[in-house]
Amino acid sequence: MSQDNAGVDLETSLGYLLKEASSALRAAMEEALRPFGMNVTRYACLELLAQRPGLSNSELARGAFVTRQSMNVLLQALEREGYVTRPAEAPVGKVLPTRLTPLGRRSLEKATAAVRSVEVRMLTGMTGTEQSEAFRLLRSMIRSLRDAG
Amino acid sequence: MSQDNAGVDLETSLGYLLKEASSALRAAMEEALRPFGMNVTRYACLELLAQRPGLSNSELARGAFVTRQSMNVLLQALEREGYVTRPAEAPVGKVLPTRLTPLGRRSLEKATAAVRSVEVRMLTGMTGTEQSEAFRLLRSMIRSLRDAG
DNA sequence: TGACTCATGTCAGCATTCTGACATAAGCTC
DNA sequence: GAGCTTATGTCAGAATGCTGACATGAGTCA
Repeated sequence: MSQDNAGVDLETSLGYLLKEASSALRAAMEEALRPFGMNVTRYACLELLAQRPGLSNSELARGAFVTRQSMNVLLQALEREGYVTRPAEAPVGKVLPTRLTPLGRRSLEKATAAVRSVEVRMLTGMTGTEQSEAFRLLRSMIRSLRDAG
Repeated sequence: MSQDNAGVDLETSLGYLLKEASSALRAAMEEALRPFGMNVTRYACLELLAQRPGLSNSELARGAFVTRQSMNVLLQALEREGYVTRPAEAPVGKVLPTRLTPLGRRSLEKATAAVRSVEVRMLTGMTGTEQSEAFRLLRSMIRSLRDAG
Protein backbone atom coordinates (compact mmCIF):
# COMPACT_ATOMS: atom_id res chain seq x y z
CA MET A 1 0.00 0.00 0.00
CA SER A 2 3.08 2.28 -0.05
CA GLN A 3 2.48 3.99 3.29
CA ASP A 4 5.82 5.74 3.60
CA ASN A 5 5.58 8.34 0.87
CA ALA A 6 5.90 12.08 1.31
CA GLY A 7 2.64 12.96 -0.43
CA VAL A 8 -0.88 13.50 0.81
CA ASP A 9 -2.24 10.16 1.87
CA LEU A 10 -5.56 9.96 0.08
CA GLU A 11 -6.80 7.18 2.33
CA THR A 12 -6.67 9.43 5.39
CA SER A 13 -7.18 12.84 3.77
CA LEU A 14 -10.26 14.65 4.97
CA GLY A 15 -10.21 16.77 1.82
CA TYR A 16 -10.31 13.68 -0.36
CA LEU A 17 -13.15 12.24 1.69
CA LEU A 18 -15.04 15.50 1.41
CA LYS A 19 -14.70 15.33 -2.35
CA GLU A 20 -15.83 11.72 -2.31
CA ALA A 21 -18.93 12.53 -0.26
CA SER A 22 -19.79 15.49 -2.44
CA SER A 23 -19.35 13.41 -5.56
CA ALA A 24 -21.59 10.66 -4.22
CA LEU A 25 -24.23 13.19 -3.24
CA ARG A 26 -24.14 14.87 -6.61
CA ALA A 27 -24.44 11.57 -8.44
CA ALA A 28 -27.40 10.56 -6.30
CA MET A 29 -29.09 13.90 -6.89
CA GLU A 30 -28.51 13.85 -10.64
CA GLU A 31 -30.04 10.39 -10.74
CA ALA A 32 -33.01 11.48 -8.66
CA LEU A 33 -33.59 14.57 -10.80
CA ARG A 34 -33.19 12.92 -14.20
CA PRO A 35 -36.79 11.67 -14.37
CA PHE A 36 -37.89 15.29 -14.07
CA GLY A 37 -35.59 16.49 -16.83
CA MET A 38 -33.59 18.48 -14.31
CA ASN A 39 -30.01 18.63 -13.14
CA VAL A 40 -28.51 19.81 -9.86
CA THR A 41 -27.70 23.36 -10.95
CA ARG A 42 -31.16 23.85 -12.41
CA TYR A 43 -32.77 22.54 -9.25
CA ALA A 44 -30.57 24.70 -7.04
CA CYS A 45 -31.56 27.78 -9.01
CA LEU A 46 -35.28 27.07 -8.70
CA GLU A 47 -35.00 26.18 -5.01
CA LEU A 48 -33.11 29.40 -4.31
CA LEU A 49 -35.79 31.41 -6.07
CA ALA A 50 -38.55 29.67 -4.14
CA GLN A 51 -36.94 30.54 -0.84
CA ARG A 52 -35.75 34.01 -1.75
CA PRO A 53 -37.84 35.48 -4.56
CA GLY A 54 -36.23 38.32 -6.47
CA LEU A 55 -32.64 37.13 -6.29
CA SER A 56 -30.37 38.51 -8.99
CA ASN A 57 -28.30 36.55 -11.47
CA SER A 58 -25.10 37.08 -9.49
CA GLU A 59 -26.72 36.13 -6.20
CA LEU A 60 -28.12 32.96 -7.73
CA ALA A 61 -24.70 32.13 -9.11
CA ARG A 62 -23.11 32.39 -5.68
CA GLY A 63 -25.89 30.33 -4.14
CA ALA A 64 -25.53 27.56 -6.72
CA PHE A 65 -21.70 27.64 -6.67
CA VAL A 66 -21.22 28.50 -10.33
CA THR A 67 -19.97 31.64 -12.08
CA ARG A 68 -22.42 34.39 -12.91
CA GLN A 69 -21.75 33.72 -16.59
CA SER A 70 -22.92 30.13 -16.24
CA MET A 71 -25.97 31.18 -14.26
CA ASN A 72 -26.77 33.74 -16.93
CA VAL A 73 -26.88 31.02 -19.57
CA LEU A 74 -29.12 28.91 -17.35
CA LEU A 75 -31.46 31.81 -16.54
CA GLN A 76 -31.88 32.63 -20.21
CA ALA A 77 -32.93 29.03 -20.84
CA LEU A 78 -35.28 28.99 -17.84
CA GLU A 79 -36.80 32.25 -18.99
CA ARG A 80 -37.23 31.01 -22.54
CA GLU A 81 -38.95 27.87 -21.25
CA GLY A 82 -41.23 29.86 -19.00
CA TYR A 83 -39.98 28.76 -15.57
CA VAL A 84 -38.83 32.19 -14.42
CA THR A 85 -39.43 35.83 -15.29
CA ARG A 86 -37.19 38.85 -15.23
CA PRO A 87 -38.14 42.46 -15.86
CA ALA A 88 -37.00 43.84 -19.20
CA GLU A 89 -35.35 46.77 -17.45
CA ALA A 90 -33.61 46.93 -14.10
CA PRO A 91 -35.71 48.70 -11.43
CA VAL A 92 -32.48 49.92 -9.85
CA GLY A 93 -28.91 49.70 -11.08
CA LYS A 94 -28.28 46.75 -13.38
CA VAL A 95 -29.73 44.11 -11.08
CA LEU A 96 -32.57 42.09 -12.61
CA PRO A 97 -34.67 40.46 -9.87
CA THR A 98 -35.80 36.99 -10.93
CA ARG A 99 -39.02 35.24 -9.92
CA LEU A 100 -40.53 31.80 -10.38
CA THR A 101 -43.58 31.48 -12.60
CA PRO A 102 -46.40 29.11 -11.57
CA LEU A 103 -44.93 26.65 -14.07
CA GLY A 104 -41.54 26.95 -12.40
CA ARG A 105 -43.09 26.43 -9.00
CA ARG A 106 -44.92 23.30 -10.11
CA SER A 107 -41.79 21.92 -11.71
CA LEU A 108 -39.83 22.52 -8.53
CA GLU A 109 -42.40 20.89 -6.28
CA LYS A 110 -42.17 17.63 -8.16
CA ALA A 111 -38.39 17.57 -7.94
CA THR A 112 -38.22 18.60 -4.31
CA ALA A 113 -39.59 15.32 -3.00
CA ALA A 114 -36.96 13.38 -4.91
CA VAL A 115 -34.15 15.59 -3.62
CA ARG A 116 -35.38 15.40 -0.06
CA SER A 117 -35.43 11.61 -0.20
CA VAL A 118 -31.77 11.65 -1.24
CA GLU A 119 -30.87 13.85 1.71
CA VAL A 120 -32.85 11.64 4.07
CA ARG A 121 -31.04 8.61 2.69
CA MET A 122 -27.69 10.29 3.23
CA LEU A 123 -28.51 10.92 6.89
CA THR A 124 -29.63 7.36 7.51
CA GLY A 125 -27.85 5.96 10.53
CA MET A 126 -26.89 9.35 11.95
CA THR A 127 -28.43 10.65 15.15
CA GLY A 128 -29.67 14.19 15.46
CA THR A 129 -26.63 15.01 17.54
CA GLU A 130 -24.32 13.62 14.88
CA GLN A 131 -26.06 15.65 12.19
CA SER A 132 -25.60 18.80 14.23
CA GLU A 133 -21.96 17.90 14.75
CA ALA A 134 -21.46 17.31 11.02
CA PHE A 135 -23.06 20.68 10.36
CA ARG A 136 -20.76 22.40 12.83
CA LEU A 137 -17.61 20.74 11.51
CA LEU A 138 -18.41 21.53 7.87
CA ARG A 139 -19.06 25.14 8.81
CA SER A 140 -15.69 25.27 10.51
CA MET A 141 -13.92 23.97 7.40
CA ILE A 142 -15.68 26.46 5.15
CA ARG A 143 -14.78 29.36 7.41
CA SER A 144 -11.14 28.35 7.61
CA LEU A 145 -10.89 27.99 3.84
CA ARG A 146 -12.46 31.37 3.23
CA ASP A 147 -10.52 33.29 5.87
CA ALA A 148 -7.14 33.07 4.23
CA GLY A 149 -8.50 32.58 0.74
CA MET B 1 -36.79 34.73 5.41
CA SER B 2 -39.78 32.62 4.26
CA GLN B 3 -39.37 29.86 6.82
CA ASP B 4 -42.69 28.15 6.24
CA ASN B 5 -42.19 26.73 2.79
CA ALA B 6 -42.46 23.09 1.83
CA GLY B 7 -39.09 22.88 0.13
CA VAL B 8 -35.65 21.90 1.32
CA ASP B 9 -34.38 24.66 3.55
CA LEU B 10 -30.96 25.42 2.16
CA GLU B 11 -29.88 27.20 5.32
CA THR B 12 -30.17 24.00 7.36
CA SER B 13 -29.53 21.38 4.67
CA LEU B 14 -26.51 19.23 5.33
CA GLY B 15 -26.36 18.37 1.64
CA TYR B 16 -26.16 22.01 0.69
CA LEU B 17 -23.45 22.61 3.28
CA LEU B 18 -21.52 19.62 1.98
CA LYS B 19 -21.63 21.11 -1.50
CA GLU B 20 -20.55 24.47 -0.12
CA ALA B 21 -17.58 22.95 1.68
CA SER B 22 -16.54 20.94 -1.34
CA SER B 23 -16.85 24.00 -3.54
CA ALA B 24 -14.71 26.09 -1.19
CA LEU B 25 -12.10 23.34 -1.03
CA ARG B 26 -11.99 22.96 -4.78
CA ALA B 27 -11.63 26.71 -5.30
CA ALA B 28 -8.80 26.86 -2.77
CA MET B 29 -7.03 23.94 -4.42
CA GLU B 30 -7.40 25.32 -7.93
CA GLU B 31 -5.91 28.57 -6.72
CA ALA B 32 -3.05 26.80 -4.99
CA LEU B 33 -2.31 24.66 -8.04
CA ARG B 34 -2.55 27.41 -10.67
CA PRO B 35 1.04 28.63 -10.17
CA PHE B 36 2.17 25.12 -11.11
CA GLY B 37 0.05 24.99 -14.23
CA MET B 38 -2.06 22.24 -12.71
CA ASN B 39 -5.70 21.70 -11.89
CA VAL B 40 -7.37 19.45 -9.33
CA THR B 41 -8.07 16.53 -11.64
CA ARG B 42 -4.53 16.56 -12.97
CA TYR B 43 -3.13 16.66 -9.46
CA ALA B 44 -5.42 13.87 -8.28
CA CYS B 45 -4.28 11.69 -11.15
CA LEU B 46 -0.58 12.20 -10.39
CA GLU B 47 -1.08 11.74 -6.65
CA LEU B 48 -2.96 8.50 -7.22
CA LEU B 49 -0.16 7.23 -9.43
CA ALA B 50 2.45 8.16 -6.84
CA GLN B 51 0.67 6.19 -4.15
CA ARG B 52 -0.42 3.27 -6.29
CA PRO B 53 1.85 2.87 -9.31
CA GLY B 54 0.41 0.90 -12.19
CA LEU B 55 -3.21 1.96 -11.82
CA SER B 56 -5.27 1.63 -14.97
CA ASN B 57 -7.24 4.34 -16.72
CA SER B 58 -10.53 3.17 -15.24
CA GLU B 59 -9.12 2.90 -11.74
CA LEU B 60 -7.69 6.41 -11.98
CA ALA B 61 -11.04 7.70 -13.18
CA ARG B 62 -12.83 6.25 -10.17
CA GLY B 63 -10.18 7.65 -7.83
CA ALA B 64 -10.43 11.13 -9.31
CA PHE B 65 -14.25 11.06 -9.51
CA VAL B 66 -14.50 11.52 -13.27
CA THR B 67 -15.59 9.18 -16.07
CA ARG B 68 -13.04 6.89 -17.67
CA GLN B 69 -13.52 8.83 -20.90
CA SER B 70 -12.42 12.06 -19.25
CA MET B 71 -9.49 10.37 -17.59
CA ASN B 72 -8.49 8.88 -20.92
CA VAL B 73 -8.23 12.35 -22.45
CA LEU B 74 -6.18 13.55 -19.49
CA LEU B 75 -3.86 10.54 -19.60
CA GLN B 76 -3.20 11.05 -23.30
CA ALA B 77 -2.18 14.63 -22.57
CA LEU B 78 0.00 13.63 -19.60
CA GLU B 79 1.63 10.96 -21.73
CA ARG B 80 2.25 13.37 -24.60
CA GLU B 81 3.83 15.85 -22.19
CA GLY B 82 6.03 13.18 -20.63
CA TYR B 83 4.55 13.01 -17.13
CA VAL B 84 3.39 9.40 -17.31
CA THR B 85 4.09 6.30 -19.38
CA ARG B 86 1.89 3.48 -20.51
CA PRO B 87 2.93 0.30 -22.31
CA ALA B 88 2.01 0.19 -25.99
CA GLU B 89 0.29 -3.15 -25.44
CA ALA B 90 -1.62 -4.47 -22.48
CA PRO B 91 0.36 -7.06 -20.49
CA VAL B 92 -2.92 -8.74 -19.62
CA GLY B 93 -6.41 -8.11 -20.92
CA LYS B 94 -6.97 -4.54 -22.08
CA VAL B 95 -5.72 -2.86 -18.93
CA LEU B 96 -2.83 -0.46 -19.46
CA PRO B 97 -0.91 0.10 -16.21
CA THR B 98 0.23 3.71 -15.92
CA ARG B 99 3.34 4.97 -14.17
CA LEU B 100 4.84 8.33 -13.31
CA THR B 101 8.01 9.39 -15.08
CA PRO B 102 10.73 11.23 -13.12
CA LEU B 103 9.36 14.41 -14.67
CA GLY B 104 5.90 13.58 -13.43
CA ARG B 105 7.23 12.86 -9.97
CA ARG B 106 9.08 16.17 -9.79
CA SER B 107 6.02 18.04 -11.00
CA LEU B 108 3.89 16.37 -8.36
CA GLU B 109 6.29 17.09 -5.53
CA LYS B 110 6.13 20.81 -6.14
CA ALA B 111 2.35 20.81 -6.15
CA THR B 112 1.97 18.56 -3.14
CA ALA B 113 3.24 21.15 -0.68
CA ALA B 114 0.70 23.67 -1.91
CA VAL B 115 -2.14 21.17 -1.66
CA ARG B 116 -1.13 20.08 1.80
CA SER B 117 -1.12 23.66 3.01
CA VAL B 118 -4.71 24.02 1.82
CA GLU B 119 -5.75 20.93 3.74
CA VAL B 120 -3.94 22.14 6.85
CA ARG B 121 -5.70 25.48 6.53
CA MET B 122 -9.06 23.75 6.23
CA LEU B 123 -8.44 21.85 9.47
CA THR B 124 -7.41 24.94 11.39
CA GLY B 125 -9.37 25.20 14.60
CA MET B 126 -10.38 21.54 14.67
CA THR B 127 -9.02 19.18 17.31
CA GLY B 128 -7.75 15.75 16.40
CA THR B 129 -10.91 14.28 17.87
CA GLU B 130 -13.07 16.53 15.75
CA GLN B 131 -11.14 15.57 12.63
CA SER B 132 -11.71 11.90 13.39
CA GLU B 133 -15.37 12.60 13.97
CA ALA B 134 -15.66 14.47 10.67
CA PHE B 135 -13.98 11.53 8.96
CA ARG B 136 -16.40 9.08 10.54
CA LEU B 137 -19.49 11.12 9.69
CA LEU B 138 -18.47 11.67 6.07
CA ARG B 139 -17.85 7.94 5.70
CA SER B 140 -21.30 7.27 7.05
CA MET B 141 -22.89 9.61 4.51
CA ILE B 142 -20.99 8.05 1.63
CA ARG B 143 -21.99 4.55 2.66
CA SER B 144 -25.66 5.48 3.00
CA LEU B 145 -25.69 7.15 -0.40
CA ARG B 146 -24.06 4.18 -2.10
CA ASP B 147 -26.12 1.47 -0.41
CA ALA B 148 -29.41 2.31 -2.07
CA GLY B 149 -27.81 3.94 -5.08
C1' DT C 1 -16.94 -25.13 -26.53
C1' DG C 2 -20.44 -21.55 -26.81
C1' DA C 3 -23.27 -17.98 -24.80
C1' DC C 4 -23.65 -14.60 -21.60
C1' DT C 5 -22.14 -10.90 -18.60
C1' DC C 6 -19.05 -7.54 -17.20
C1' DA C 7 -15.09 -4.38 -17.39
C1' DT C 8 -11.89 -1.94 -20.17
C1' DG C 9 -9.87 1.48 -23.65
C1' DT C 10 -11.14 4.57 -26.96
C1' DC C 11 -13.48 7.54 -30.46
C1' DA C 12 -16.99 11.03 -31.57
C1' DG C 13 -20.35 14.48 -30.45
C1' DC C 14 -22.64 17.20 -27.10
C1' DA C 15 -23.43 19.73 -22.76
C1' DT C 16 -21.87 22.42 -19.25
C1' DT C 17 -18.90 25.48 -17.09
C1' DC C 18 -15.17 28.41 -17.20
C1' DT C 19 -11.98 32.52 -18.48
C1' DG C 20 -11.58 36.87 -20.82
C1' DA C 21 -13.56 41.05 -22.05
C1' DC C 22 -16.66 45.02 -22.24
C1' DA C 23 -20.08 48.49 -20.92
C1' DT C 24 -22.62 50.21 -17.22
C1' DA C 25 -24.28 51.45 -12.50
C1' DA C 26 -23.56 52.30 -7.47
C1' DG C 27 -20.79 53.75 -3.67
C1' DC C 28 -17.01 56.03 -1.81
C1' DT C 29 -13.25 59.60 -1.38
C1' DC C 30 -11.26 63.78 -2.44
C1' DG D 1 -18.45 67.06 -9.66
C1' DA D 2 -14.15 64.00 -10.81
C1' DG D 3 -11.91 59.84 -10.07
C1' DC D 4 -11.48 55.36 -8.19
C1' DT D 5 -13.22 50.90 -6.82
C1' DT D 6 -16.50 47.43 -6.87
C1' DA D 7 -20.39 44.84 -8.62
C1' DT D 8 -23.45 43.57 -12.28
C1' DG D 9 -25.26 41.66 -16.83
C1' DT D 10 -23.79 39.95 -20.97
C1' DC D 11 -21.30 38.23 -25.13
C1' DA D 12 -17.73 35.24 -27.23
C1' DG D 13 -14.45 31.58 -27.24
C1' DA D 14 -12.03 27.86 -24.93
C1' DA D 15 -11.58 24.19 -21.67
C1' DT D 16 -13.46 20.48 -19.41
C1' DG D 17 -16.43 16.67 -18.50
C1' DC D 18 -20.23 13.80 -19.92
C1' DT D 19 -23.23 10.45 -22.73
C1' DG D 20 -23.43 7.23 -26.47
C1' DA D 21 -21.28 3.79 -28.97
C1' DC D 22 -18.06 0.19 -30.39
C1' DA D 23 -14.64 -3.51 -30.22
C1' DT D 24 -12.11 -6.40 -27.27
C1' DG D 25 -10.67 -9.33 -23.36
C1' DA D 26 -11.74 -11.97 -18.94
C1' DG D 27 -14.75 -14.60 -16.15
C1' DT D 28 -18.89 -17.56 -15.45
C1' DC D 29 -21.97 -21.15 -16.40
C1' DA D 30 -24.40 -24.58 -18.84
